[in-house]
Amino acid sequence: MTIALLTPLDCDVPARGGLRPWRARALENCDECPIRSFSICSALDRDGFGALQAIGQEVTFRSRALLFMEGEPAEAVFNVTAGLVRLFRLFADGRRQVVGFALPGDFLGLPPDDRHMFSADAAGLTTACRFGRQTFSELVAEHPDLLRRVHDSAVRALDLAHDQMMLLGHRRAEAKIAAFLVGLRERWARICGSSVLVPLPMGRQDIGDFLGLSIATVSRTLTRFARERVILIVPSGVRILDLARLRQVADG
Amino acid sequence: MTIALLTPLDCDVPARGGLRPWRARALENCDECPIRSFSICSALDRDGFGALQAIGQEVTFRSRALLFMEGEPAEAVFNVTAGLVRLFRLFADGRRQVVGFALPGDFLGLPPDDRHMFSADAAGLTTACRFGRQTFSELVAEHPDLLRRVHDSAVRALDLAHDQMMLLGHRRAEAKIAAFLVGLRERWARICGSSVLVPLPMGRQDIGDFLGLSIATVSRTLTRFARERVILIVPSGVRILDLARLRQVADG
DNA sequence: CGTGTTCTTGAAGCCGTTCAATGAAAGTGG
DNA sequence: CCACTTTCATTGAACGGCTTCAAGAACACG
Repeated sequence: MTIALLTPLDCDVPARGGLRPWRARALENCDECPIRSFSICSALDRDGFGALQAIGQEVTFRSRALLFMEGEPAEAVFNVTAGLVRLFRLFADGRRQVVGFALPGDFLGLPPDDRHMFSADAAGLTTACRFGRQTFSELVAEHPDLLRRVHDSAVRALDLAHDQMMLLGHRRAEAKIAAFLVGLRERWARICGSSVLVPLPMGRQDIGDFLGLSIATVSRTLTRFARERVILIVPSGVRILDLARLRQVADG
Repeated sequence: MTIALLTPLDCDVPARGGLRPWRARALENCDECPIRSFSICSALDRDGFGALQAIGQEVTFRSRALLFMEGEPAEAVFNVTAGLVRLFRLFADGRRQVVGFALPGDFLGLPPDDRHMFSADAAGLTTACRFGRQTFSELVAEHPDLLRRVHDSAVRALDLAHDQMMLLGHRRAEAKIAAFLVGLRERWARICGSSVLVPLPMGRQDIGDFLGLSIATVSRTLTRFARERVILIVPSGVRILDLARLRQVADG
């Protein structure tokens, strides 16, 4: 079995509706996407890799398939290798707060008290590398560097969460959307190389639940950006026409 | 030298203006506050403690004194032992987003890239245990459990950040304030034992910057809660009169 | 082709902000 | 100890951005 973490990243984020004519354009920069450099695996030496191969398992998730649920015992950790994962919490009244999106290379799991602290499901076809928690812990015991890497991953997530808190607390709708697009573009760029095409496998509702906006406002704001020629709305994504302007609005 | 981490926690959070007649009441449950149980030090065996004693240093901060600044090289890590620390980021236009408050027992520092990811300053008289980064790293190398503890601390911070995102994104002002008070009460309770008196060493502006509200709304909402006999506003804090009701408002 | 879901767009209403004035408390220097 | 200054908290009035409600359009899927 090939370990997903070692294979080149498949950046082909599928459109919600399946293949489309313009899809080839969206993926122009994604031919070569070595994931190893930013995955936790690079902390492992050759022996570590061998151990990882023995316990890692490539799994595929269809759209909306749950990786795990909040409160559930954490029996495994994941390293996303392709697609996009929604991380969210549910309110008592059924509404959601999307706390983040996990892109290829991102690490999920390993809560301190063995219970997942949020739910995660796939937004579109997604693959991940799954590690049994017990065996992963044993591997960590043998490779202290790995824990440091996982910790760094958590701190980076905390940093992103802080960015998000700045957005949620003190920005108006247009700045939220603009910052969201710019930020997502940069995250994709780190994976697939820089591109003005930003895939949005998640729906408008997801974006709204992430930014603390109603779906109406998300749609309206995107439409206005498109009218002002800042972006171009394409199926399952946007093409950024005026990045400088978008940054300006985001910092606004 | 006495190591602050080993001494009983002084829960005497000073009022911004110094001593006051009602202060004794506010601290009724704080006579005995052993901090060791929830500090990172409990991960260390006796030898580890010895090492910690050699490198730890008790430091005191006056109100508004900076522990460190965002972007600054991280030369030390801190374990708060008394008082309260504001964690914040600055916008380009000078406004702040308070990303959290560190209470006694909380761990600060150890970013992945050796640069602080937010600023931290004292809200009122605060003491902390300071560790040089280099020596702390060496200690971590000798005590793998310690890193796991630090990691857990980061994950807990991430969890709090997610809670905060839920508040910021999908709650109205009264729910934000109510949840803030309930949450802070529980954090104090873990330190000082349960009490209906919630010290608020930070100012209204800090609370507003934390919850994404204007200072006017913070003040108005607190006043309304007081009018409705849910809380009682006392200098540098509030006394919770109807906790059940407060929880109800917090949950929406 | 029909059905269900997602996205767009309009209109009305409300919550929170902004601006501004007043009041209260703390810090300072005489 | 008192007057002055500064900072912080409270409260009012008006404005505005976002939500809610609702209807229609576009799209996916059987």
